[in-house]
Amino acid sequence: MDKEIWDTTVSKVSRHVEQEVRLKGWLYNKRSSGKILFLILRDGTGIIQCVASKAVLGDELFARMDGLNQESSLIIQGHVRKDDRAPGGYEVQVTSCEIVAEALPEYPITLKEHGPDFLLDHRHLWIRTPTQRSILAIRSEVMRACRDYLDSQGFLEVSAPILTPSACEGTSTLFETPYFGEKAYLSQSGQLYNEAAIMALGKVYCFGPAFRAEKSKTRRHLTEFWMVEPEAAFMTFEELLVLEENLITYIIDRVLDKRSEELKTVGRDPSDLEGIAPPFPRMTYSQAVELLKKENVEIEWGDDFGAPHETMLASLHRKPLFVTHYPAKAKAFYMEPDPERPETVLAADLLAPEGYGEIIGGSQRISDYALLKQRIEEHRLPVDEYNWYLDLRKYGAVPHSGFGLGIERMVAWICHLDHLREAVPFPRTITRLRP
RNA sequence: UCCUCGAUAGCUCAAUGGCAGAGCAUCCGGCUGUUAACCGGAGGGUUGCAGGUUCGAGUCCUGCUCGAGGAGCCA
Repeated sequence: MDKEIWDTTVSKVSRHVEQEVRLKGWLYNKRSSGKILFLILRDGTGIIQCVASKAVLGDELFARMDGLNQESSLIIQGHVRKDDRAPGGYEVQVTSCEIVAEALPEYPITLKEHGPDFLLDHRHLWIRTPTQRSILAIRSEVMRACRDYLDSQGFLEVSAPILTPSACEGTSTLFETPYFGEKAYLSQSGQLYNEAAIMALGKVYCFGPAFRAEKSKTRRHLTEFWMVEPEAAFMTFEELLVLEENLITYIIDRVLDKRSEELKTVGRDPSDLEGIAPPFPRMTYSQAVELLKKENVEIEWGDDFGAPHETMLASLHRKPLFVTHYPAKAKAFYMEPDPERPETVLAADLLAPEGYGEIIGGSQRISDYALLKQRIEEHRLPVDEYNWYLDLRKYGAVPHSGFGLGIERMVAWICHLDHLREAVPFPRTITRLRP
């Protein structure tokens, strides 16, 4: 009787020890020894060593496999064995092999080192490597965790528009695009639309790309990045911070649970992330300034923090750090003043450890019509474009809060990346629009 | 926009102002347990571009282009 053949994936191969399996994938590397051949196959779920011998396969098929180029696509059938000599502990003794498509020689991404510019020019191929695949798998897990957690807390996902009529904030540079005779801009945030949506749905979040035309040339900036932005009616500032702590903790726990293999592949020791749990340390802006002055860092009350300030403050803790109660002048127009000290606002930035900077910016929002209108005017924003936003304060205003979590910065921190551009499949920076 | 650094083989990098090199990749050959396999051989160059100094420039000088990461900026 014929043996049963299991169609499976590399990630599930350990369930099929001493069984016959069929794997579909690409040739990642190959080591040849004349009459025995080691084929390293990757299939999107992992990589595994396949052993081909001339005695089993015959001269003709063996020679064809021996001549395969890196990245050729294959369907390999074989017998799974546990073997300590194999990387990963399991290998497949090949019984037959279908060559789906032979790759051309001189695949650009070799197993040796490459420079960042070369790799980014070949990003469409670079993502096939184990490290990049793992980062993207972790990114997917982070995004799914955001949705799962917020859904479990009763939030509804609302899609905010990408094409918007004006600069929401008025301060940062936006990408402009023609729009049937007028100008439209790519969204830098869905927050204002979220504030409308919570008055209909209570608790919402939007999840999408955000765009900034700033000429930032640092490892912490992209021109196109992804944010999840929760917003909730009746949520106070204190409740906001608790939500942020819980979301971050949930994401970390999820990645530790589901993607520990990928964490190891990207070189992050999972134990670095264990113990990230509420409560997170907190510090007011004023306390932070005092602390920086004590360390002889040049800063005056009222100045916004730069990257070195953030890095120094965040390096005091293993957990992310809340910095709260910023001066109103240094922050966005819609933030609610602190009733006890109205020159400051009920805003909090969450700074990731290890120099990854601000992963969350959030605040309670102004709910008073007159004050909000005054702030819009003070910031010299076009009031007409904000009439709909002001309407929200006319018809049943409530205290409400929200925040934005930067997905790439979160992924970069979790994966211990040295640049945000590896945290997104196809990064967009000031100097890179392709591939 | 500013500061700093960089550009040499497909890739990663060497080369006191004096013959343009290595490893990997590619091609050919060898090897039955390899681990970024190894061993032998071959091909592969407008040294980013344009000028200048010099007997002689990859190397020194000037300008430009492109890139890097830091500042500024940044929900």
